[in-house]
Amino acid sequence: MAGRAGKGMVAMGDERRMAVLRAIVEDFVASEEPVGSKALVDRHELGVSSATIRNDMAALEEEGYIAQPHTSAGRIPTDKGYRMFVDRLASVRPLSPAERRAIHSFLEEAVDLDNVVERSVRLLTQLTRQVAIVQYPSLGRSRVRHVELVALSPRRVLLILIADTGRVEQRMVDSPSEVDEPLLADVRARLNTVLADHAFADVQEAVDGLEEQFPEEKRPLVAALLATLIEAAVERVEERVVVGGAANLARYGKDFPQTVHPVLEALEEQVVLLRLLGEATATEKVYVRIGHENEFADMMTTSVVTSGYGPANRAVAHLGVVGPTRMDYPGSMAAVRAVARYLGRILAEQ
Amino acid sequence: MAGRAGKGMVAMGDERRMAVLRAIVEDFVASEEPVGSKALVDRHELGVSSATIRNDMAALEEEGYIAQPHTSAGRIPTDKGYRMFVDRLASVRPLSPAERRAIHSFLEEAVDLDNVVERSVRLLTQLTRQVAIVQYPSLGRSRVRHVELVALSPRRVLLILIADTGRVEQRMVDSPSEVDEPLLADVRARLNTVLADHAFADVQEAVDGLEEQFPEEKRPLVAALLATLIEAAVERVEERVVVGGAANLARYGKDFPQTVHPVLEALEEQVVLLRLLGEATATEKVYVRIGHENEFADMMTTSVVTSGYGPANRAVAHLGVVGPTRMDYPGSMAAVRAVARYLGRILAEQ
DNA sequence: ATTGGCACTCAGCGATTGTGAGTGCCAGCA
DNA sequence: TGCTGGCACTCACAATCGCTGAGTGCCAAT
Repeated sequence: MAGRAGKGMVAMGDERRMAVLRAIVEDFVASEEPVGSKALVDRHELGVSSATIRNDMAALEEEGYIAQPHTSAGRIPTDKGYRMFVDRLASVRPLSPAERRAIHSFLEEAVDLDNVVERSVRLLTQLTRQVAIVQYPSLGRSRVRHVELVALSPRRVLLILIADTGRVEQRMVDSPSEVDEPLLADVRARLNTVLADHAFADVQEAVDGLEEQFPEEKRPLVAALLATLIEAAVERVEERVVVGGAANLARYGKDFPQTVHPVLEALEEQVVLLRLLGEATATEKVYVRIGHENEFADMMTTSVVTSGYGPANRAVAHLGVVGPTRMDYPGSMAAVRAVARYLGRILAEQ
Repeated sequence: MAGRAGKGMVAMGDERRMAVLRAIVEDFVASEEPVGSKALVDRHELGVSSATIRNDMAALEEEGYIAQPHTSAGRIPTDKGYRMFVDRLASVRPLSPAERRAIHSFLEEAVDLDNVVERSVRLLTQLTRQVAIVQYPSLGRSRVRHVELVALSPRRVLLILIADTGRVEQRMVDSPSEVDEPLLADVRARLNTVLADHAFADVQEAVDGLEEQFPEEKRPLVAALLATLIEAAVERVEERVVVGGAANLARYGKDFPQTVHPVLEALEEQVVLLRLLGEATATEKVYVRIGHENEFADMMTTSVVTSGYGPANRAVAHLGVVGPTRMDYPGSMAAVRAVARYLGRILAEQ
């Protein structure tokens, strides 16, 4: 009640114009049709006539917040209009306690990281009815929990890297010589001593000089192991991303092929996905990129809502949803934030 | 030349009708438009007039191989028509040596199983321009190569299962007591002795009685490990499937939303995917399911081309492509067969 | 600053018509 | 018996037209 400052007092102009913009965004998102002045005064209690609204609309159009598809049609928000809506006008709709509980228990049931990620994607698609993207915890931001070496055959060793975030990477290593089990045990022990709790990024330095600790004739195998280790942990770190809910793109609109095809195509490219998710390093904060704010030409008609996530506010990866610019921002932001938060807690428990 | 048996000799009727059917399928697949009698005689050297073709077409329609979208339109093949085409009329177009080499080298570059599967999907989508599905080697048809137990924390053990097909499964095991490293080593050694080269399906029997070999006070941990092992290897075997090329669905046609949405949705369901890939156990053989032959209502407008794959003719999983019934069957079949074959070879090398 | 009134615009819809691709049938021919 | 040219017929699709109504911008009045 305190916020209702000036009902009919002063400087109303700007305030109401923004209320009109908000109303336009909300109605357009709901109906997917251009909204006219008449419809606005009917559906929202703005306390003025449609003519007044028309004046406001003309002003809003002048400032670039809304546009007309054609002369005798209502207005639709521009990207700039959505931006204003997201930054200033939208109140974040909190999820219901029931929803929160559902999220929590659904994620709790997961048995391993793959499962957690898969379930997160599912949650996001169902909560937002949009395309969801979840990145696996980045190795670059994880720490080494354990290194395992397994001799699979006389000339083959499997290198297994386990991160504190639950990620498990494996690489085959072709051994230059017959595998020597005691040596393997020795290497394993030293690696674990040296690497325990080190960041993946520091693996290279941490193992520096390790090779020289072994007698000359053992070094080829040690070198091969270290090379693969460094490649997996530092040089060619494999980012993994999972996409789900592509079916939701089919609810796009009428102009299908042109709009959806490039988007679907983009969503198959790991690189694109990672850049879409962005570079944000904070958890808790939710980022929104609207239409043309996006760096990819194919994504000009879509908006992206993302957030970092990780244990204890340490963002180790990102997740988000992709949908048409005409989307329910408050709802999507709430869902993304909630899933990111619970996902972080799950990781913290690991 | 030898095959051209009866140019104007005897029993031509049926033979030419089938040639007409083949021509209709080929033209329709190429143009996506109903094909008329005139167009047929122009584009194919059938040696007869369009009127004759019309008679043949009437007969083919009578027999249910082709249909007319509406009276004054050309004909399109029915599912039955495609079936005949696939079974009798199509010559399998072999891939070019260049294509074969490309497949081989692209798969060779893969570093681990994940990578191999991912690359296979990519190959299939690019070769066929359709949606590709590749199943990971099924654990139920794999053998145990190695079991690893890693103590990650005082009360947590990571169980790692490595299959001869390259699959690696991991499960967390919460230990009922402080983890005892020598015990772990003992369990690991016995498990590997007992399980080596056993089929996953036989794991349960193979470890039968193992628990009793340990002193009473050690048994809780052993029991927990065995329970998780059995669950992962036998009871809740996780099938994994990767889908790619969904963007290709966007090239479907004009009647988008109705057709594509359900298909996209179906492709997000693991269960559906696995049933689509089918139960075939032979490698080498390529299966085709056309339109209504499919068991899912949502898939009535699509065809599925699948094959088993695996090392040395032992099918350990399936792969395939999904596309509109109007698809290039010879090409798709050739691609599926080729990728399955090379994939099998790669697995054999593992 | 707001409002009612009014003239104006124009996308979308339905009805109408013309065109052409394609068909089925038939009588004549090899 | 099988093939062919000819012909009348059908009907989807495209183009054209007029109408309607939602929505606008502007203005004079309050």
